[in-house]
Amino acid sequence: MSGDHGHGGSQVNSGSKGSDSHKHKDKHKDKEHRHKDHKKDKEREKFKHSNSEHKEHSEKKHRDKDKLRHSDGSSDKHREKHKEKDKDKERRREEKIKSSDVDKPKKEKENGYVRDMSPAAIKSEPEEDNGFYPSPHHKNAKREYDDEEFEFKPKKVKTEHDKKAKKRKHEYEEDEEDEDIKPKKKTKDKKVTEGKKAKKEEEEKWKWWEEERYTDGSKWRFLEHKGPVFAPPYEPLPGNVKFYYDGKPMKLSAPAEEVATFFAKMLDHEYTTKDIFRKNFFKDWRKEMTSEEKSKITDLNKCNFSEMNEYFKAQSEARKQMSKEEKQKIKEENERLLQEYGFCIMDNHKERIGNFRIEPPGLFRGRGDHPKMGMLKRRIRPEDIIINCSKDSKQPKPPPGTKWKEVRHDNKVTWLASWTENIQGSIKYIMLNPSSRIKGEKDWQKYETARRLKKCVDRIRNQYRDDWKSKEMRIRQRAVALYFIDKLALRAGNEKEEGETADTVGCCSLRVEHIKLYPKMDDQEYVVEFDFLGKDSIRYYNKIPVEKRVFKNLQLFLENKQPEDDLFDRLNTSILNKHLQELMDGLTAKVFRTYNASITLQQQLKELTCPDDSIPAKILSYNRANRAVAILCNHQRAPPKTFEKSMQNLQTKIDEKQNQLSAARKQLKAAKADHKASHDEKSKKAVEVKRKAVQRIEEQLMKLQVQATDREENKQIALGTSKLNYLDPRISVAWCKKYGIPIEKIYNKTQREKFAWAIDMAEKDYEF
DNA sequence: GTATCTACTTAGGATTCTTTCG
DNA sequence: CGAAAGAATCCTAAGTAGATAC
Repeated sequence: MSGDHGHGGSQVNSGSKGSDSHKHKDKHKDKEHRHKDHKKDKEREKFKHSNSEHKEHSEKKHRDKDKLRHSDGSSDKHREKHKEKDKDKERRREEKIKSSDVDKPKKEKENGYVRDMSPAAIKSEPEEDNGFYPSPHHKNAKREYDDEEFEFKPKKVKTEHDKKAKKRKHEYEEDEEDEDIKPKKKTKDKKVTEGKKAKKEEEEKWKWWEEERYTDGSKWRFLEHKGPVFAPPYEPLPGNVKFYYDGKPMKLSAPAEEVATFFAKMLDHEYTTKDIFRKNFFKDWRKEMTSEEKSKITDLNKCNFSEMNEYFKAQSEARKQMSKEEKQKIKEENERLLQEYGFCIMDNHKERIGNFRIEPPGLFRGRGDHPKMGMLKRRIRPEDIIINCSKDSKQPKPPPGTKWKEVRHDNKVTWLASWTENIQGSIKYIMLNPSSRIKGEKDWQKYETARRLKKCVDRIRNQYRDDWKSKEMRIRQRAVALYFIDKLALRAGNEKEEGETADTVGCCSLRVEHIKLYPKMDDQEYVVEFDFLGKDSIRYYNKIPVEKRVFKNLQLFLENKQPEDDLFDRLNTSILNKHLQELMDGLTAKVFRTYNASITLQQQLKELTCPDDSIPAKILSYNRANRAVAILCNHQRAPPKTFEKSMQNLQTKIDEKQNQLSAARKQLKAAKADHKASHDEKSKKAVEVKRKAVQRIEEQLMKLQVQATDREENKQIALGTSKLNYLDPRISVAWCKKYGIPIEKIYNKTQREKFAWAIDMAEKDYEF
């Protein structure tokens, strides 16, 4: 064990933050390090849904200056308290678990199982509104899964013997399966001798979506796994690879050397030129040094890692050059690891784990202007890991000579293992793959919630428009914020701890400096210009005309404020979500993003798809619809490094094609002249042939040009995120069915696995 | 009401694998 | 066939949001 000294057990808050006692809402930061460098500057058109115009009325102003600000000099977070707190926490958790009915015998039917309908699970009475969904989720009852109740097919409780009704598949799902199942098979023929009531059950394809869901808030009955895979131990550098300090070679102790290699590996990365990164790295590196090293190495600028850097480059080059057999071997080893650790058994089914490897140690790479970039991410040991599994499972064994931090049996959560990370002190989890039942159900549910929003969005929109006129400042702020969230698909914008993360915002945390108001701009009135860094420090830039009333409200909110003050000083996400919850059961700010994304896709597909188009043309339309959503959601990417070049290549092809074309045209002309002169059949034919050639080349050229446009449009837009997280897959599936597009043209294998439920259940007439 | 903790979704970039091109 | 381009997958950071503590 090389890398990790000293950080003992209770790392809940050990080290790091010194920021503790200015927690109040006041935001006086030095503007200094506030996103100077917006890396992405392209303006983007926005998609708006049409809002019916409301008449303007004269505006009565409300003044509300007394903000919520105050300082409280919070003293309650002293470290001494932590131990007690921890104990307390533990006690509470234990109680919680106990009270859950994990162990209640009643639901375990010795052979297969039936999901429980415990008292807590009994559905509550249907509710007002459209009467469409049954249960308001009672505050104290766990959220139940019954949202989508009425959308579901009749449920059957399947036991796993139930050999699936494969036959019910629709044609192209069949296709899909054919080509899909093979790769799968190979990972499949392991016998699962699950300890439980299991049997071989190589579930051909388990249709969890046809089964009952838990309604008592529990996530599983049985859970067994082998624990995580740890990062390989540090391998010291060979003796001939040296580190130089101040020009002289210096042998480092193993711990110091390991951390040095983290830096050395990143030498080519821009990170290592950043001051904060270097500062943080150096500070943490010194912690790993022996006292001797510490006294010698005092200046990072005198450190020369280039030999180490060369070594690693050579290594990766060598890896590439390995022979087929060697590569094969590595592949097999990985496969073995995957088979052993990559799956778990949850409720009688073998499910793929999403991330069964523990994150290796390294240097923290925050995004944007992250104050902690370069800090050392320490090595995670078994002693840091909490294992979660069911009591009656075979517990995972820690590596020889080690212990888990804890083994618990909490079926109210979905994770298999967790640890506390040392940079932010947050908890990391090992969870299942998106194709798993537990993720899939949740995903499905998400879209059902969004569909419920569709049914009442008009009402909600009317309401917030009304609220723009409220006497109460907080209501107006809430209403304007909600308008932005709805219209612009902004994120909610939770507060963040200052100085702990990059300075980014969402709707509720927008500051005065992030918007500009233009009563008139060109031919438009009441234009708001947004310019801020959102999640992942991606810039959001947009100019958008808003309704007069919104504009007036914004002016009001801005009065007497400094640039660094909150725009919505009377609002936060918790207030907003509480309000939304009252408007619709299960409604939160993020549902608007899902809803607007999905509805936009559906509507764009309707608009853009020409039934007579060829398949590639239809797919182009699909991508355009997808792109509309990505633009709405501001999903950007850095233009690929090779972008310019690949564009050039394409352009070259286009040029060639153009030359071909003019050549062909010339020939056509010549042929025509020839024909005119001779008027014979032969020359007439020649003309036709040439004409055809020209036409064909024109088409090819067109295609290339479309491709170029498409690629250019996609330069800094990422389609994947919306496809994976915001677009109800049933819309895409239905579209494919309707137009006879093979589903693989839209979803790759992984995506098909994730969306198996949608592929199985959506028909061509599916409406979001 | 506010701060903190926890669990889980969403996100872009890095890395690896596969296909295409010369 | 090898390199380059492109697609898929991996990785893990950075959000949201609910629960709980204070």
